[in-house]
Amino acid sequence: MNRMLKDIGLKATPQRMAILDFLKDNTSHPSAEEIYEAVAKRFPSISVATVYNTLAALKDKGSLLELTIDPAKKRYDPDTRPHHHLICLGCKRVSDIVYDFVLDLPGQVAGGYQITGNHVEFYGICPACGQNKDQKKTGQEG
Amino acid sequence: MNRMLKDIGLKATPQRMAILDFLKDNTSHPSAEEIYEAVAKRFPSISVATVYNTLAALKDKGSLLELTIDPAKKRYDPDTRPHHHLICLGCKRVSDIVYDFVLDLPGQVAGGYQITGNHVEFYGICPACGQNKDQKKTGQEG
DNA sequence: GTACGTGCAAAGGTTTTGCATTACA
DNA sequence: TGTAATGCAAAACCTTTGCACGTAC
Repeated sequence: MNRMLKDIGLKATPQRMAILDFLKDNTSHPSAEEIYEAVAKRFPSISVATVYNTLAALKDKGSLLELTIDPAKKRYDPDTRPHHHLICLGCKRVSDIVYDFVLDLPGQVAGGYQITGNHVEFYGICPACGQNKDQKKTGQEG
Repeated sequence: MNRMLKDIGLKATPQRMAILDFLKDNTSHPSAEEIYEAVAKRFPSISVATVYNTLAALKDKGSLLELTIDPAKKRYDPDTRPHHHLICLGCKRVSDIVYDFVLDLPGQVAGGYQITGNHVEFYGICPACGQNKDQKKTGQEG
């Protein structure tokens, strides 16, 4: 943690190390508040401002992805490798999809844009919600 | 407009017709505030609450998509047919991509989810921003 | 020692809500 | 006429910001 922070040009404070520690190998795509709650358990004096500051700094350095997949709030993903997401329309759980898709746009369709990346969101019902038959909407932009 | 609203089970009020009129064939993916500003020009007495109520009602009826592609606010898309989006990392403009991709997930990758839909976001630089050389970040979740 | 980071509280932006009034059907 | 919709204002969220104090390097 200590080294990682210095490597990307940030000072290694205990608060930042606690945040990184919580995010390491975390695949739950937590929100800022969830990160704050979790870190505050072991570090009660930490403030939300510090959490937001740290998340912004990590994102700036390319060490954290800010996911825009939840209409209510931003979610964060410490896995910065290109990958996609699967969102349960029932419980809103977000799972990682590590699978390569061919997503080439014909020049005509790209409309003169210089394409630099992509991200696929899949919508569905997770096994747990499928059993509960709590299914609601389906389709795009759940 | 009048008929369309009744068809989906909503009362045809002038406010709603003005909102629908603005959204019809609109491909700018406007935010609630942009819709409010536009409609208020011709209908000064309309309130933001009515705009939000109407957008929620239309979304509920499946006649409007709520896009979660802008971290700052929700954007709306009157085109409810499945399609994808191309986002300019420079000016944040959102363009429609009408192109069919094969996005089948092997059962193993889908992890027991029942997949019901998908949505692809492409990131890039639009022609206008490319000329201005204002390019900033690239990649996922711009 | 100095620049950077922290914590608190206040403020900003978006969206929701309560409630009295209005108007569609 | 009855139910649904409107409009206003207040409030609820999430996130950002200003500033004095603290601390990593």
